[in-house]
Amino acid sequence: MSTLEAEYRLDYFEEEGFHRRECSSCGVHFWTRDPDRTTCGEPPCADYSFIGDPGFDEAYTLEEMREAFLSFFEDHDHERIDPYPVAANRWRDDVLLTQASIYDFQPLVTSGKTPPPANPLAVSQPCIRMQDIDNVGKTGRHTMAFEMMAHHAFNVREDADEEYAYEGEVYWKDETVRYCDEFFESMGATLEEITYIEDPWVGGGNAGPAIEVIYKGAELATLVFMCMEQDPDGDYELKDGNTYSYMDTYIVDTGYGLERWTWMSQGTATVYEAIYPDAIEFLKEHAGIDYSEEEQAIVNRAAKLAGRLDIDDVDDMEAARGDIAAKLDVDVDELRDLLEPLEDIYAIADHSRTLAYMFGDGIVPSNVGTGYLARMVLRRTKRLVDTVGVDAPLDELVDMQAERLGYENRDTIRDIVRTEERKYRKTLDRGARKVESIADEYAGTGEAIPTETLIEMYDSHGIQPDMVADIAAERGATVDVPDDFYGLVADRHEEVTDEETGERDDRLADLPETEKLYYDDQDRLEFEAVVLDVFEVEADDGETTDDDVYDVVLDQTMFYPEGGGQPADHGSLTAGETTVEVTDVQEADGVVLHRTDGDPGTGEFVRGQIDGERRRRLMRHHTATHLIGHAAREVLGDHVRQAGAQKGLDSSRLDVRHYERISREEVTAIERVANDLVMENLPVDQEWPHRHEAEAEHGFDLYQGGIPPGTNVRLIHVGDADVQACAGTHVGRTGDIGAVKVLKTEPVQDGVERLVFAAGTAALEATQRTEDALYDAADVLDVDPLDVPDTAERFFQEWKERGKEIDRLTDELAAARASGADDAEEIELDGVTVVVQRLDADSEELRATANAMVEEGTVAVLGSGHDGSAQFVVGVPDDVDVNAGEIVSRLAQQVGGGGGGPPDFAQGGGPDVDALDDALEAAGETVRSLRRA
RNA sequence: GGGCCCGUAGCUCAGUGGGAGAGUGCCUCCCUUGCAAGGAGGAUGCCCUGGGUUCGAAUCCCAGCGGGUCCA
Repeated sequence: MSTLEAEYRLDYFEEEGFHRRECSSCGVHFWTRDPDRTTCGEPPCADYSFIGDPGFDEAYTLEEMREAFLSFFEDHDHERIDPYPVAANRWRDDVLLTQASIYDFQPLVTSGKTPPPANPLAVSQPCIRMQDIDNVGKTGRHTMAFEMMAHHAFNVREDADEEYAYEGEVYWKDETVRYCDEFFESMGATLEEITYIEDPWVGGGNAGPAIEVIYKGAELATLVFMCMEQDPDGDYELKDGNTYSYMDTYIVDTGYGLERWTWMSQGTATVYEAIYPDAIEFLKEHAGIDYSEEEQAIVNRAAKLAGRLDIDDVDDMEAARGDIAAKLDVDVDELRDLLEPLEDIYAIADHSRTLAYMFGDGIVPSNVGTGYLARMVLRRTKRLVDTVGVDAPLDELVDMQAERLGYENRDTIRDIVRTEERKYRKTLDRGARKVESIADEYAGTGEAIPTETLIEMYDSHGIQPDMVADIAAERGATVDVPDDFYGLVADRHEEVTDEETGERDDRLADLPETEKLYYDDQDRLEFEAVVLDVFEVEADDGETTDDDVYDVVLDQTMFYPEGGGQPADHGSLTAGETTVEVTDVQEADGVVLHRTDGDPGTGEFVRGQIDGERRRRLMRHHTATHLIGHAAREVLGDHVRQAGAQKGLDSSRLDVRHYERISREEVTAIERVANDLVMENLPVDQEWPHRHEAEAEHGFDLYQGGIPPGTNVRLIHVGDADVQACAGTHVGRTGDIGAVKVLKTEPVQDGVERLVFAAGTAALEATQRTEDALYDAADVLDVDPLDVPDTAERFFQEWKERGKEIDRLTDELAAARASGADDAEEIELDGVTVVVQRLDADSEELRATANAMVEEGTVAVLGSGHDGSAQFVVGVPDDVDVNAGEIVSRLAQQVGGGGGGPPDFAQGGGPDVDALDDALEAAGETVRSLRRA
């Protein structure tokens, strides 16, 4: 095993006269120009030395610093590229948010499958790190949203066996450190004060040597040399305990924190004041914070010491604050009162910026994915705004940041913020009412509200325990919040992960990729091919089935395999006299598998025939999906983005991100836009441009259905209206679709709406189906179809009226029966009259009659053989000492059932109707015996 | 994607297997004409939908629809 120590012995360090030292305080190794230096310079081994004493020649704003960095690297042969969205899940499914510039290029570029947009390149990439959320505002240096300025170079070893999308070495470690040094120099930094700390980097299965660059107590850059991958047989054991070996590709991955650099140039008390001074001013003003000079001086001195703060939990913070207060010789409470409102304001500014990035890049609040993270940030921000008492609406705060960041969809952003705030308000109101009633319940008891209830309030209703505590205190109830509260919540979510592994046949790997003919001419339905191999398919349980099932591999095919939400083509393969049916088509590693009901024979020539009607329906639906997506975007807003899609024969569906339900008016508008495009009969063209040209011209919105690998991407243009990267089959002109009809919308999850629609024949059929239903309904009501709604309304009203009428009549009938029972058996029992009567009516009527009899002071024992079962109702006046429940229970036993109820009114019954009369006959005796007992 | 909670009067909700309730709002009347006033009476319900269990379901079970919330 070996360490990476040799990796840091750079020629550049040698040439420049650097010294390698071990930090006397923390023991790390670092490189410096200063021969007398003993510590690494990074907190906690040193304090900030730039607060009030900027480390660069000039003060830069955020924008100026970004420009300085990018133009420096442009001047040094790097190409400047546009930043990627903060929603990294738009091009990779392993993460939600962009947390570093290298995320832009994972996994396709770093693995060498896809060329980088430029090489070398420089970018200033907006990033969001949720894990820093608790530190924001408090440490003076953490922000959740930040820009990582970076220069990257993508290299491939000369002796690499495999082919990669880029080749050779652009530059590696020496040049990287030199660039860093030179950039520092261009800023006017004192080079002797810079330390380069050796800090091997490991993450996400990759690793490599890395250098932390420290200047005046602040970490300003990290230079990562990604060149290794996890490998059980690797020779290098790194700090995560795994072994690694070198890869064919090796990549310069640098990160220069834009905010830190800006801060360094200004030397303000905190980073926040350097990067958005206007927002901080605005917030202070609207929160009524106005400190005297002495107070401000304390704040500034505390800030200088705060570099040591790196809060993992509240205890850390309290301890650190105590230290700082002691050093400044002020009271801890006084210091806290000064700092806390400021900390909240810093956090609000940062969170607003985070939200601006998120919503600006099209994230929609939701209960899943990035949308959930956005919701959490928004709610946290809202709470902070309320706590510190900022008298400006949240959407304005976010808008300020969105404007500064140059987003164009600011109206939508404000709309989203307001909508989301309204939802949160409702949740809080709902929760508050719930907590109030719970608090009232426990207020008198002296018991604390149990932890279990707290957990449920949070987990199911989103109410923070401290909010429960507040409300409970108002109402005189107590709450005991356990320290590990969120741990207990997590326990509730312990998940059972079931994983499945699929095995691929090795034979597949040896087959060449199938040539795909369906892109050449999407209207052709016949082709010829050679059978390369035939696999006999076993049933899922491993047994061979009675039916013959085969997967046929051809050298080329016209059959479209299932993919991109488009189902497979069906059809047939004919070899001589034999014809086999193709019922499914799948693609595996470029090899197309035709699922058939027969073996055409390996090596045979076959003629393939596609089921044309099926193909045409799918093509219409696929092109229609693009039209619907385009129309939805036009009608609902630019934030609308595809969240999933599935094409079908009779209908298709498109899931789009949107923050509220789609109204009926919006649906008709979408239909109109889509059908206008159909009527314009626009050409639908495909092209295969280089991905960088495609991205440069159309941006990331190309990739509605995910990002495809490869150097070239297939684009589908619908006239000049819409363009998307897409692998599916499409009609030649929009007119071929015929018509598009939205069948319904439904919410898939919060923030995602599903549009179900039909195209062409299917649209007609769907319309006819709903029309048929309407006509049938009209037929039943015997009215004109257009009158159905009014008539249904009238009928429903009348039906309800009649229900009430029946109730009234039942009562009347019951009263009449009670006063003049004709065939009733009356028993006198100690001055109380007991009426036993069979009347075959439903239980409603039985109850009413019993009630009426009770009103008259008699005990009512009623039986019924209505509806194929025996039923009893027994009513007893208040002053009579007989238990109705017991009577019913005994009667019901005799008809094979059961029953019960309160002592004065009980019901029951059983299936044996034949025994009803006998039971009633014996009822008198039963009552008598119960009364005696 | 997964877990959990909730669908009952216009609104807010109680009701945990047997006669659909409260508060508020609404209508009528009375008393007062002091500020979300008091008193009396009244009207309001496919108890989300569909299946199942049961003699009997607002209530239990399953599915669906709708809303909410937490987690990755």
